Amino acid sequence: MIDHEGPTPLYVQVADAIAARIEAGELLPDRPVPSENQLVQEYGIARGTARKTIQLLRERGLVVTIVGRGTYVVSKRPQAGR
Amino acid sequence: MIDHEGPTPLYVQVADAIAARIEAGELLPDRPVPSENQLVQEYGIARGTARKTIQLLRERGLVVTIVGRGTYVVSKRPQAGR
DNA sequence: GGGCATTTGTACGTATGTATG
DNA sequence: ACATACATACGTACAAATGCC
Repeated sequence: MIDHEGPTPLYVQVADAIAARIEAGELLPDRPVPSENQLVQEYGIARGTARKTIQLLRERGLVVTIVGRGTYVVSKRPQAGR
Repeated sequence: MIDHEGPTPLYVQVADAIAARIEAGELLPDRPVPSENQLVQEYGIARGTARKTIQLLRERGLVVTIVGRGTYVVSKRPQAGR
């Protein structure tokens, strides 16, 4: 699933994997995505890489992060356009 | 100039300092900003912190980065809208 | 109020890869 | 071949926010 050798950065691969899980409905709106530590364990990556994964998903507008709580799939509500 | 104790993250402080230098015309459009290694030496920070500084400036639209070359103050030109 | 676990944020250091000149 | 500079990835430690007991 994750290729530690290929040219695609790990954090991109993992972000794509998470995005696919959201797309597939496995991870639902307003529900948490795996925590950084869970990503570390599930995908065998370092925490810094897990953080970049989450950051990328945030930049893609797929998740939102709340300090001390976790990162959640964005709500499906109107959300005022943007 | 840089407060290693206060509540403001180092990378934000350094980014603000660089932004001020751009604002003041000390760093000019299409000219390079200090490299990561230079930031490390000039401000006494770690490389990772220097990277986050540059990243923040990039997100603020103040600089652009070219791999293998360096990071430059954005041009003042029309830049075709976007 | 305190204590604890969980989670994200910051900051450090190191190594290797890739692009440019 | 070499030097410079950014990109990725690893690891570690501590701080801050949250939630629960």
